Amino acid sequence: MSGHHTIAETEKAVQAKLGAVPLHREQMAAVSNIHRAATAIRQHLENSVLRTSDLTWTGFVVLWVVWIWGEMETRYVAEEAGISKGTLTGVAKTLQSRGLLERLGHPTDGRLAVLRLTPEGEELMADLFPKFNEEEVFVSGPLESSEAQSLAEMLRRMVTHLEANGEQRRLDLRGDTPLPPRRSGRRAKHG
Amino acid sequence: MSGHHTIAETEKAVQAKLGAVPLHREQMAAVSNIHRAATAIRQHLENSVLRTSDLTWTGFVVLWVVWIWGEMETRYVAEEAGISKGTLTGVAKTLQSRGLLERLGHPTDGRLAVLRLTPEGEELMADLFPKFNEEEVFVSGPLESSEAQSLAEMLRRMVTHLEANGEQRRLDLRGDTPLPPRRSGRRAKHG
DNA sequence: CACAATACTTGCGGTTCCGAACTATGTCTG
DNA sequence: CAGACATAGTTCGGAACCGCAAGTATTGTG
Repeated sequence: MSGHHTIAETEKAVQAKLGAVPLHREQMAAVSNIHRAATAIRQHLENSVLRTSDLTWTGFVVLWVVWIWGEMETRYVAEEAGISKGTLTGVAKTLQSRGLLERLGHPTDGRLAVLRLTPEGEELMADLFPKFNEEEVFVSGPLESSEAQSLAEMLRRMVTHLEANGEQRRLDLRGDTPLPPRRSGRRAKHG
Repeated sequence: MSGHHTIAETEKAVQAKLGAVPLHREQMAAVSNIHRAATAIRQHLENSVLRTSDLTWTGFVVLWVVWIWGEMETRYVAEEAGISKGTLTGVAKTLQSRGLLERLGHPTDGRLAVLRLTPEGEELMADLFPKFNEEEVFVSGPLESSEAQSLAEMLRRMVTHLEANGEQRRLDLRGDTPLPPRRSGRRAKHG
């Protein structure tokens, strides 16, 4: 499990490779460590608490979001879970088939769909969440309480910043050249 | 793009839902914000710099790892990129088909394969990386230089901790009950 | 009532992803 | 040196995933 190279070694190799290139090391280290940490943590959680309930990461996140907020419209669930609506349709279907989630029509607006946990889903989350939280404590082991707070707060600022300014930034970046189409994806029907 | 709920609102909802349950909020906020930030940052980078070269996140990470380290055995590439070796086989195939990556056999040990960038791959990375780094600066905008350092350092500690102790922790957690098989995955040929 | 806007689903084409089974190669040991 | 074991990589099954286009249904609006 332990890597061939530690993060420190990687950062040194980057220094060697990019010694001549002007670049912003601190921000690079911060961003790449966010992803390293996210991957490592996710893998740990999947292979400890989630695996025993045969839940995928995404499945769990969706359940968690709905659990926290109670009934929730699907579009918001997708957004909170960080996945697309199309993906949510499939994931929700899987969770429904396991009897953990149910979908309801909206009483007044017929276009909306609302997700809610079934009693089984509630029970599962009530059982699972404490275990999940225990592992969050474990992975945060090397942080002081005040450090964990400060970490969370810095990340919160980054997310808020991206939510507020990311769209505009991307627009500015690509100027007037439209986004190139993806290599994959459905084609226009005809021409 | 901006969410229906801010992180602060979510944390409040959690408080309401879990008011009675004893839990460790700071660690929970830290961990969940790591994933929120990772998702938001990844989406921003995919839709700005990566999209224009039709690279996926994982494809880019693999190229990046090989670029930094030069020739590298596939098992280490997978580990550094945070993906399984099975996944790497497919990703490498894709990158090879685009002429960005090449694979070489190991001269003395016939089991090993080594990855290396093609000249086109080198060129692409030399062009792409500065742009990528610019966006890393953008997403880190709300952090002071010292904060970015401290953020990176805390995350580094978490990763190191998981690399050192994660395996044992998972073993302890599941005791003598073996890991249940995944719902998906290859089945034994016969019985 | 025509028409636009909204919300979700479906389907497509491609990628990614895991992990167990499988293949090939290397190494150890009696 | 043969058989056992170990290691590296590939294949494969099932699922997740995106972005987009198109389809369905519903709601809002002039």
